[in-house]
Amino acid sequence: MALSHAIMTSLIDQDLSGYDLAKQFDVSLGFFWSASHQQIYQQLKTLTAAGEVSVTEVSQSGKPDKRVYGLTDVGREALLTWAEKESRRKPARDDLFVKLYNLGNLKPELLIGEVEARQLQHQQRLALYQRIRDRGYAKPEHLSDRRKGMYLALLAGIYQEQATLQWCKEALTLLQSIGSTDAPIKAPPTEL
Amino acid sequence: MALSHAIMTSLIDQDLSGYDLAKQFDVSLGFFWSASHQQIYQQLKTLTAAGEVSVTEVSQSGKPDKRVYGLTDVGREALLTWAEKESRRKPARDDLFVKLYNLGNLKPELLIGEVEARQLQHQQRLALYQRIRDRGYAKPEHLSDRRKGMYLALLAGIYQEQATLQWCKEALTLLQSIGSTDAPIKAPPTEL
DNA sequence: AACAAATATGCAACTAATTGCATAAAAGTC
DNA sequence: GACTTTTATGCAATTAGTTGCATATTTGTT
Repeated sequence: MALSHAIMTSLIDQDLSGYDLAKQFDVSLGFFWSASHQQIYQQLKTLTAAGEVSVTEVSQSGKPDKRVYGLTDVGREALLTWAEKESRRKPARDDLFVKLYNLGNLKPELLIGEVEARQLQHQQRLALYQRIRDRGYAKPEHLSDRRKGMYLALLAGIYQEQATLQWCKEALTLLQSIGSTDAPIKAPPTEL
Repeated sequence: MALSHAIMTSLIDQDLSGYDLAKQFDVSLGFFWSASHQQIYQQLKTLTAAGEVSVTEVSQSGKPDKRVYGLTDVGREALLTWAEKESRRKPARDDLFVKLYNLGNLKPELLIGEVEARQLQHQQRLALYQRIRDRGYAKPEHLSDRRKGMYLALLAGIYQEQATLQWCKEALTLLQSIGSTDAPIKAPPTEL
């Protein structure tokens, strides 16, 4: 399972509680490997049982106690072993495209709305990525190796968002050129 | 569950056996919503129980018998209802990027190899998409609505692949500029 | 004083997806 | 004749992920 490795990756150079891990996921690694807090807590239990992370109970004044996790040597070892294995491309699964295959039976307005919603999401995400880049990755050649890796992930995100936005724009043009006809009818069989 | 809707989408204008569905997924809808044959067979059972698809046993000479599935009116209805609901963006999960976060503790050659492998995959995929486009989607404005939708999905694929390839190129340049140093050392804590 | 939000962790039930088999018949190949 | 590939369908077990809920404290807001 790769979530465990994502968690361990977040613990490489800092100890974190489950709560903090979840928060960090939301603003960094989670862009590339998302996880909910439930998943994280469950995985932390498994990792602890396997001895790949260690726990320390920390009493806090003013806040509930927390359990802070740190990477053990076993964990670091496991992380390296995992990184050396060839990773495979994740199968794509995006239901927007499944819906597009249904365009013949849908009102185009419906898809237009969906694409516009996506467009907004991707604009916001791109802006966020660019903000992060400007703040901490302006001169990639001068970064540490670790941060070079993080920069490359960020750059991939930027390219993806830009490509998607370019597509949204073109998709909207084509979808709008259909528009207006209100009652969609069944088309004859076709193949890709 | 969206797999059921992907299957129903494949059955909109043709009846298919589980086997044929699986094959078709590999060359069309599966680019955007992938599924293994086990998943498809399981889902077909569920869909049949729900009355959304119907089955006909077909005896064949020269080949094993097969069970051909068709969309029922209930199924068509369910498909439309589903399409009208807002779809959400799938959470990203790509372990290549998790590995990049580990760059500080890995030999750069390792990631270089991975990125090169990806690059090849994406080149092949892009070539396939472009072949499909040239063969059947040369003049998008003149297509039926149904095929316009399929074209837009294909176009999204093309844009994604191009963006990824652009990234691979740039990533390799940066990774190669690190190269050579053989024993990676631990870097001080950083944040995104 | 009441209420919402942030901090902090977790269970239970369920759905979805993967992995590893197993079977069986026909067609093609060496 | 033995072997592989293609066609065709499925089970069982496991792992991964989602959804909905439950709990408890503190801090800030109205």
